[in-house]
Order: sequence, then structure tokens, then C-alpha cells
Amino acid sequence: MYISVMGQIKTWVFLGKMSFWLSKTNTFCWIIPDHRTYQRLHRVPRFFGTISYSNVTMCTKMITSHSKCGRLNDALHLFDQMPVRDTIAWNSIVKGCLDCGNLSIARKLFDEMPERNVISWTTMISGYMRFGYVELAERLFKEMPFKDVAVWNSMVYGYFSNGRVSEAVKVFEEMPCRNVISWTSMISGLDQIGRSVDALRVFKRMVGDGIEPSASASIFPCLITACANSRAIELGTQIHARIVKLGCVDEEYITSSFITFYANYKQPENSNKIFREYVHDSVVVWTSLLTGYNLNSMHNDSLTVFTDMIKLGILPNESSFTSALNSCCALMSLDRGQVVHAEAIKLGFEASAFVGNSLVTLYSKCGGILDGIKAFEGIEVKNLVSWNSIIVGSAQHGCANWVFTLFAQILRAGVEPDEITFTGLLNAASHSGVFLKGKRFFQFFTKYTLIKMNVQHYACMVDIMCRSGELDKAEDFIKNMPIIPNSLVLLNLLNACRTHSDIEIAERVSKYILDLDPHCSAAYTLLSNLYASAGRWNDVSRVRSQMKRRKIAKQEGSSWLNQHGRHPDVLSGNISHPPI
DNA sequence: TTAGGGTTAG
Repeated sequence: MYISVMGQIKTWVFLGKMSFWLSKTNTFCWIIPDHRTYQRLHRVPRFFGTISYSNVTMCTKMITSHSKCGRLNDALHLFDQMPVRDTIAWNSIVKGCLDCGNLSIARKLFDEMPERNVISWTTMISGYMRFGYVELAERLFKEMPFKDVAVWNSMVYGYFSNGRVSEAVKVFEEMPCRNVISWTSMISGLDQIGRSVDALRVFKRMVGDGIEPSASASIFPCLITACANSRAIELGTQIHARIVKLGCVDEEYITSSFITFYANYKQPENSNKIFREYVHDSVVVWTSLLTGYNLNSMHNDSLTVFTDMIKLGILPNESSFTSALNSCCALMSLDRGQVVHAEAIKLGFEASAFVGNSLVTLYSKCGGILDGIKAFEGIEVKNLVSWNSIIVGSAQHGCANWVFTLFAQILRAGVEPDEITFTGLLNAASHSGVFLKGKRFFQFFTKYTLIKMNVQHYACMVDIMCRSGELDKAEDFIKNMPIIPNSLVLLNLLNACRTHSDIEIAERVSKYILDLDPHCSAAYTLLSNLYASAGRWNDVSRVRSQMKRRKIAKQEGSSWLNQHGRHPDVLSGNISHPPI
């Protein structure tokens, strides 16, 4: 919460965890809540009083407060009223316009500034970078009369955040001097694009250059994250020991990155230990634990964390909701998902893409597709993940025509489909028996897009060919695949051989599968069933004795059902003890 | 005691 106070403070008002300054007498008090506080503020009066516009420092503070809450008009009005403005005030109003997303006013004010210092230039350049206007940022950077290390850092960070990696690296190498922030930008930039190993190399180079991170350096959280992402558990543990010595493990950013680090290494007990040892009321720290449990399939624990957060008044954000909904989905628990959904509605998150996408997946997997569609339609700004979630969900429900309509809508919306969209389309075509359409999609994607085909796409195509009875074509297709077929692709064909009683192809395919994986029980079972249905009992007993010799047991089929909120694992023939 | 550069969860 941002509070600016002028005059004497007379009263404290407490509302839950929040506290507000209020004035009783003729003194002035200004209350500006942040986004989170707004939700609790409707009962609290706001006090306005006489402003001394000549107090430049106070007005500047207020401009910053207004703009951080998205009240650009108030900020601009205040700025207009100021009889005297120094460079700091000008910089603050430019920054305010940028924080509120109004680039054109920011640039206009920047041009009107009577005097610009290095901060004015950096503010404008970072603003351009933030909104993706890289070329404009570059132009200003060239025009800038004097460049300090901060503006160079802005360029490195700006290039990374716009996906211009080579430029970021080039600028970093060209920098006349570097500080810890320059190295941090480089390390986190590389880590975030998945080059975590390179990120750690940069860190080693930094240490080699004799730069030591200080106790409060924010390089640590991004280092720990890079270790978490690059399987560098040893280095991560060393950094942990170092941070303990420096005595800053209790910092929010460090705590949360460690929770994730240990969760990534399948040590959720260590995540929990750090969480309990360094108590925070930060939603990010709590969400790290929630997500850590989720990652380690401890879905009940993750939902307990979620409910504890709410009980303690720590408001979950989009990420917390995403993880909690994923846990509900993994537990196939529609009712718990609905409770989380209700919380999301209460906090106004149902239109968010993050939350909405998880809701679409939850409802498509555990509920009805109609609820999934409703959640999809509720998403205000749909992204590719939203489209993919509803396409994959609808495909699983066999709604092929609806999937094709959605695909047409994607193209119309100008969203670029990816390999997941393609898998969804092929699945829809194969599950609904629209084989010709599936084949056409395959041709379309291979000819007209740059999407890299993966083994799932080939498995779907084999499935489509097999379902249309074209076993020979499917076999040829597998032979000519540019990637090595996995057992899923081959088992699809073998299964089709059983349906179409084609022993000749089945023998070739099963030999191929067993060469790749001699313990594939499904291949033995399918082949023996095929011989049995053809009455070739000698071959049946040959296959079975082979299985015995190699100690391969027939795998029992299983399925998940949701009965009265419980989830018994139903094995073929008998019901096992429910896990909950 | 007002302005710029970075860091955590997804």
C-alpha cells in the first residue's frame, strides 16, 4: 500500500491485516491503496484536504502513488497544478505515464522537459523496451549524450525481455563497465530462455572477474533458480551454505527460490523445512510451496496449503489458483475444483487467462465439456494455451466438428497454432472417425507450417490410418517416419492388426517392438490374442512360454472413476481399496 | 523523505 501523509497523524485504523492512516482534525491525509488493498477498501472513507502544491517533494510522492494505482488523470492533474517542477517531478510523471501504459503522453512530456538527466533517458528507454518498441529504445539510446551503467543494464534487460538474445549478449559484451546488476540481468535472461547452463557459466565468469555478490545482492534468487533449472544441485547446495553464512536466507525472494529449488529435486521435505523456518506472509512464498507439492504429486498437501493461505488472509493470486486447480485436476476431484473456482470468482480471477485455462482443463477432464466451454468463454484475453486447452478437452470428448470450428476461429483471431493444437486436431479426427479430415490436417501442417512433428503426431496418424483399415499404408508410414517410432506408434498398428486379423503385419510389427523393448507385455498379449482368434494354438503357447521365460507378467488394465467424491482405482475384475 | 537498471512462485 502506498501512503503519503502530510501534517500530523492522529489516528490508526486497522482493517484486517491492513492499517490506514486517517486524520481526525484539519490535518491532511491521503490514502491510496494498491490493487490488493482496493478489494478491502470499500468501507473505508478516503480523506482529501488542501494540498500545498509548492511542496515539490510531497507532490512528487503523490504523483508516484497515483500512478502506481493506475490513477494517471489524478497524477497529471497534480502535475499541472505544481507551480514549480524540478527534474525529479518531471521524471516521476513520465514514469507514471509509462506505469499506466500511456506511452504517447510519456513521450510528449519527455520531449517537453526543460532539462533531462540520465534518469530521464533511462526511464523513457526502459518504457519503450517494456512495451516492445525496441527500435525506438535503440534510437534514444544512441541519442543519449551520456550513458551510465544503469542505462546499459536497461538495454541488456530490455533485449532479453523482448526475446532479442543475441543483441542482449552483444550489448553486455560491449558495456564499458559492469556491476552486479549487469551480471544478474545476464544470468536471469539466459536462465529464462532455458539456457540455464550458460547462465551458470556467466556466473563462474563473474566470480573469475573478481566480483563478489554482497549479502543483500539479488543475484542469489536468480542463481538458485538457474541451479534449479539446470540440475546443478551441488552448486545450489553450495550457494545455500554461502547464503546461510551471509545470513540472508530469510529474504522473501531467496526463501521462495529455495523452496522451488528443493521441490525441483524431489526434496519437498526440504522445501517444507525452509518454509517453516523462515515464515513469510508473502503470497509468492506460499505459492512456491503449493507449486512444489504439486510438482511432487503431493496434491492433497498442496490443497491444504491453499486453504491455509485463505484462512490466514493471504490472498491467492493467479499462480496460486493455477497450481491449486491443477492439483484438483490430478486428483480428479471436481468438487474440490469447484470450491477453488468459487474462491477465484470471489477474488475476481475467473476472467484471467491463467486461471481460466486451468478451469478449462479441470472441467474437460473431470466434468462436462459444456462447463469447460463456459470457462473458456469467460476468459477475457484468450492466449494460445486457452485455445489449446479447449481444443484438447473437446477432442477428448469426441466433439470433432466443434474442434474444427475452434481451429477456424484461432486462425481468424490471428493466433499462431503450435504442436499441441495440432495434436488436438488429429486426436479429434481420429476419435470421431473423420479420417480424411485428419489426413488433410497432417498435410496442411507439414506443408504450410514450421511446426516440428513429434512422435504423438505420428501416433495419431497411424491411428487414423489403422481405423480406416489402411494397415499397409500405416506400416509404410512408420517405415518412412523421420523420427524413431516409439512403442505407442507401433502398438497402435499392432492393435489394429488384431482388429483386422492381419497376422502377417502383426508378426513383423511385434518383432520390431520386441527388438526395441523385449519386456513390452502389451506386444506379447496382443500377438497371443491374435493367434488365439485365428485358432493357432501352437503359436499362442509359444508366445506365452516366451513371456514366462522372460518373466513378463500381463499388465492389468485400470481406470479412474470418481464415485461420490472418492477415487477408487478400479482394476479389471476387482475393486481395490480406495486411496483416500 | 520524491525519479532510472535486477531478483522469487506460474
